[in-house]
Amino acid sequence: MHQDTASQFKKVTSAETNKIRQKKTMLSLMRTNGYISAPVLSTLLKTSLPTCIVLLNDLIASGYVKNFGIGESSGGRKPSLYGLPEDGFYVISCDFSRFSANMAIIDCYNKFVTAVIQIDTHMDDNHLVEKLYNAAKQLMAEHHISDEKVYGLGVDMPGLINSKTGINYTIKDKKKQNIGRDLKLRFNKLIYIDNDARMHAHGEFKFGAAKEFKDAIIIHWSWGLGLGIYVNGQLCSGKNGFAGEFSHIPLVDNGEPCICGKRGCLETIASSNTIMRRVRQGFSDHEISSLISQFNEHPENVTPEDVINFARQGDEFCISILNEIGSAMGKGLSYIIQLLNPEVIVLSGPVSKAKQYILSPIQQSLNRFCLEKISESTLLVISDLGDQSALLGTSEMIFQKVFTEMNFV
Amino acid sequence: MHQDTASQFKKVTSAETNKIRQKKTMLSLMRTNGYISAPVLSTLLKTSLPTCIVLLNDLIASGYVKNFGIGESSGGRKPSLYGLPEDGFYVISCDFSRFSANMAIIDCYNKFVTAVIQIDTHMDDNHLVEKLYNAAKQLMAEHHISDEKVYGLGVDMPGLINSKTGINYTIKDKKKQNIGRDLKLRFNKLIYIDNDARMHAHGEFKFGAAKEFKDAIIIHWSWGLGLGIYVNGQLCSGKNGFAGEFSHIPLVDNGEPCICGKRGCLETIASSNTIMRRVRQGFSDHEISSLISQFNEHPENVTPEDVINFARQGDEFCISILNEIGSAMGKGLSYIIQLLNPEVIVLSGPVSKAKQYILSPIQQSLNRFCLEKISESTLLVISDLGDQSALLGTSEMIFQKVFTEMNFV
DNA sequence: AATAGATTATAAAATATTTAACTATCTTGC
DNA sequence: GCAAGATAGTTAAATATTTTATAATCTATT
Repeated sequence: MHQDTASQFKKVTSAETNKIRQKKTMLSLMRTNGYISAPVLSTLLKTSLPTCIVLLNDLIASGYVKNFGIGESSGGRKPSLYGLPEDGFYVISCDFSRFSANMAIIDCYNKFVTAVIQIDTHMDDNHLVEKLYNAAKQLMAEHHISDEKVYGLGVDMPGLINSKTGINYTIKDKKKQNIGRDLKLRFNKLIYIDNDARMHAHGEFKFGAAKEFKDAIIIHWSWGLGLGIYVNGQLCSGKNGFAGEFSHIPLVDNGEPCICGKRGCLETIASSNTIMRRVRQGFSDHEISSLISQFNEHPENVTPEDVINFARQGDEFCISILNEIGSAMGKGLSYIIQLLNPEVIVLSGPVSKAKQYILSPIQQSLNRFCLEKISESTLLVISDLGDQSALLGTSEMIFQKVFTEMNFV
Repeated sequence: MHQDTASQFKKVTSAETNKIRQKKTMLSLMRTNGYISAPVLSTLLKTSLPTCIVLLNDLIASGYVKNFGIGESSGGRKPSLYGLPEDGFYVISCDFSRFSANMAIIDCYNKFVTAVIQIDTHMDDNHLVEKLYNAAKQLMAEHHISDEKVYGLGVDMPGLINSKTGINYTIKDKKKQNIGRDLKLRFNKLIYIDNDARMHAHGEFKFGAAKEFKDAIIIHWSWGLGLGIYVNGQLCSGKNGFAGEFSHIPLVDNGEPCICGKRGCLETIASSNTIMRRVRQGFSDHEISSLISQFNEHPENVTPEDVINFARQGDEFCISILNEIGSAMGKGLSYIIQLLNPEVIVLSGPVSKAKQYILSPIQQSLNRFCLEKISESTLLVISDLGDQSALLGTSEMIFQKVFTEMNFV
């Protein structure tokens, strides 16, 4: 008799669907572009000014949009500016490292509205979902953020993750791999899960050094080598979401053994692990170096950050280590440059803090291994974003999902 | 007084612009999907059936669309099917190799409506434009195709080409590099220029072994190693259109010198050049091989195709050559697989004709150099399209441009 | 063979959008 | 400081689209 149960009460017409689609694009535009005027929206939506204003008034009436006063003139009457209310939309962003997770609540203008709290958990934790849930509740309570204004939860973690299905194949217990489903059940909000390196990259791509570019490569340089690839402005995830496995491309024949089981991976000659291996070697070889003499009593206390700091102070031994891993990274990057011809390569993560001590050996490698015509136009820069790139990247992802999938009143 | 000269006579309203946009999508859908019914168009365009039919009748009246009779029922009244007239839209497609160019006219259903003719020219030819123009005129005259039904010209050629600007940086004479502009001046039609390897790939991606996939890698394996990369269904061209330089990634330290000036490029160990180098070595080493004995009088007559044929007949020497270049290619592909996690890798071009003699060494290399979790889901297949992949890829590109940029009556 | 259910097509009424005319407000140049 | 030109916002008439009702045509079931 009737098409579905819902249609008994209210029929959703196609004109209405179209209006909702347009309203969603409006909200998305306001989130990404900030305050925006009706005439600008009108041209962007390819709709007339009167209809545009009708839609805006609808959105204002239901509380999704606020009038933010008068803007600048471009040679005529000043326009009214519209935007999302600062306290209208929140998401929870959560960034896993190996032995803990960071969490914060972020508003639709990408501002942290809470401090970043640290949660004592890891991706194989039996109580992962419950710990995240409690931490989120605590954050919301402390900052008086009501549940219905939190539209989603974004989580990034290490491992091979399929962001479409929300499954992390690196979690050991198969029953706990479908973390997207488990979080959805507990939080009952939109959920987004992705790989940590990709989310670091996404933060840089949207808000950091790569924000002006469409074809970008972002390296998160730490114990592993995380890679985010952007082609035509889109994140490349690959068939199963495994794209970006830069760490384990084979660079050295019969090289050092790698944690992946193979030998001579880029990770064995260009990561923080390599730095530490060289430091250990330096101690046993009694290298002449202020780092070696200063940590002589406790060699196990040396960190990669120490090596970078001593290099900056002119320590030859430390500089030579950075030279070595920089050259290796440069060779790896030369493959990427010739395959993808990116506009920019951004180096982020702890090792990138070495700045010119790492940039110049990379550049030398690029000159050696790339066709000049291709490499000469590729920018190589150091990240200007802090450690919050992953939280920002993840919140950006979940916000995008929120504004495409949310249901309207 | 008036906004521009044209508006004196006819004002283009925004409602009209919108109609034109919808009509263009209709035509594009008909070209890519074939015959299509009004209700299907209506859902795809997100517009109501009555308006859809009004637009269709408009298009029929101006001759852009034809009613192709009644289609199959899906449980109700049979729909009318609409499509582009077979003789309504043509493009000229032109595929350059090193010492000649192929040309054919192709209709909007990707059918060759003329034979493929060969033009005696090359990319540095002083009379390139004139030769192409005369050949095109000849083809059109012979097959009675009127000029106004030919909507564009697509050309692919070797070299570093920026398809947005239509410039081929590999053409020696700087004045002749802007080939897009020169062809536009002579033909006065829409022009599309791109790199030959990418257009081979595009043919395979749209019509060949990769047509069902979104993330694909297509190798054109010949004297060089052409690469087409597809991410999220989009061709990756890179900043300057130089993406896909697979030939010159450095694989061997201090290896053989390469034509690019560097040493140890993949091209030096995995291309047809490598085959020929090994053959020459085989002659001087007096290898025991039926190929060596058969061509003993004229070693210079051996072609890579001969080596493949003798391998198929069981010649150990030839099989070992293919093994060698297959392993090298496999190592190169392992980089791509780990970086991009593609769904499928298609091997095309002359060397791919070696089928299993080349597939199995590649697969062995992949097992050795890739993380199993990533490589296990990547399909590795041989092209099923003939040598016309480039002509088809180029015509597809120029047709896409035609249907987005054409002006309506 | 008849009927119920499904899909396609058309026409007229209902609704929505655009256009065009007009008002309001601002910048710029004299 | 005023006029001319430009942009923003409002209103009502003109136009376009959608909805709804109805007819046409087909499949599948009894």
